[in-house]
Amino acid sequence: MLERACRLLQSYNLRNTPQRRAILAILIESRGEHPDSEEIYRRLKANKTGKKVGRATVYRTLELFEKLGIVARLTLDGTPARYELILPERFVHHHLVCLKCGKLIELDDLAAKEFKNTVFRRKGFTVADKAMKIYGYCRDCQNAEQSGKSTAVIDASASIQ
Amino acid sequence: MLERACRLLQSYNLRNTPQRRAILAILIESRGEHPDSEEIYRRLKANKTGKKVGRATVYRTLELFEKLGIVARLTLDGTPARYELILPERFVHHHLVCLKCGKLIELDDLAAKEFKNTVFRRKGFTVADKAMKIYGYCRDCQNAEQSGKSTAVIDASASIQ
DNA sequence: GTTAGTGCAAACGTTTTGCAAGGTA
DNA sequence: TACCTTGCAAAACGTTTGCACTAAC
Repeated sequence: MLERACRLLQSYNLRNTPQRRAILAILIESRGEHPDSEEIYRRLKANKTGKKVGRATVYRTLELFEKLGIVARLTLDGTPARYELILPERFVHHHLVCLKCGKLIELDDLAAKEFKNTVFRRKGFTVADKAMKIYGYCRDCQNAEQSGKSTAVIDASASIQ
Repeated sequence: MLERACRLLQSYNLRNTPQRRAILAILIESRGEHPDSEEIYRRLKANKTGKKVGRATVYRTLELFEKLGIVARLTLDGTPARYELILPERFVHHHLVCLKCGKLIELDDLAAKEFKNTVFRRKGFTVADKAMKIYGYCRDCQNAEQSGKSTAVIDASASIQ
């Protein structure tokens, strides 16, 4: 992973700086957690051994990594963007996003493939490999959601006020 | 639609103000366009016959309508939220979101149903009726996307600089 | 008259940008 | 040496909030 990134940087005359290495290291060690920019920044600061890193650099680096195809940016509603490594061996990253707890669950490609074909057939729309996000409720939150469903209108009135 | 909204407001002791009526009217006349808050605000200002409406009121009204189930809020990446009426007769609103031109295409429920079942079977994840968003490339943008696909890395280097 | 709703402006949190200083190749 | 990259601070952006005023019921 690290070597792959180094090669990519080199091939574009981009510099292999300690900041970029540190951010990549955090992305590697937090695989599956989908940290946001603030979380990455926090971890950089916690890491006393490394150089000082500014918030702007975090954003600029993540943007760069995204362009290089090293990192995927995930956005969910109005919340801060979250980032994850793109693993070369498993290119497709569909996500199930829990509307209650915000958890991201990765969906295997197989289930998606058939659906993508259907969408293409019906609408001429090509589903992007890395960008499919499905909103709903995860197993853990499901009971709560179902009991809340029938009282949705009452919930609305409760939150007004 | 208007009557339905009036009844909803009444039933919660919420007031039927000219601002709320104006915003609802815009949502009705812009069906299928998915305007964002700024676009709604702009149309309100353009409408000289109506009262003056502040930005905050637009946000507060849209939030209220969302809670009442009149309006659905759509968020796409880092772009401003977009809004659409929820039509009672067609409750489900899956969207195909074009990553290139930003167009939203509504996906009929049938194609989605089967996929939802698969997801539930495999992951115990319940896909929310109103919140499924599928990213990809619409028919119109597709040729451009395909020719760009193979040169993705070059594109990245081009936008660096 | 009561209370919900409004406009304004200021605050908010995330992200982007300008710029001079610093570090990599 | 060249110029990419950084940190800082300030700005930008969409959105939310506090408050005194207004208007619906």
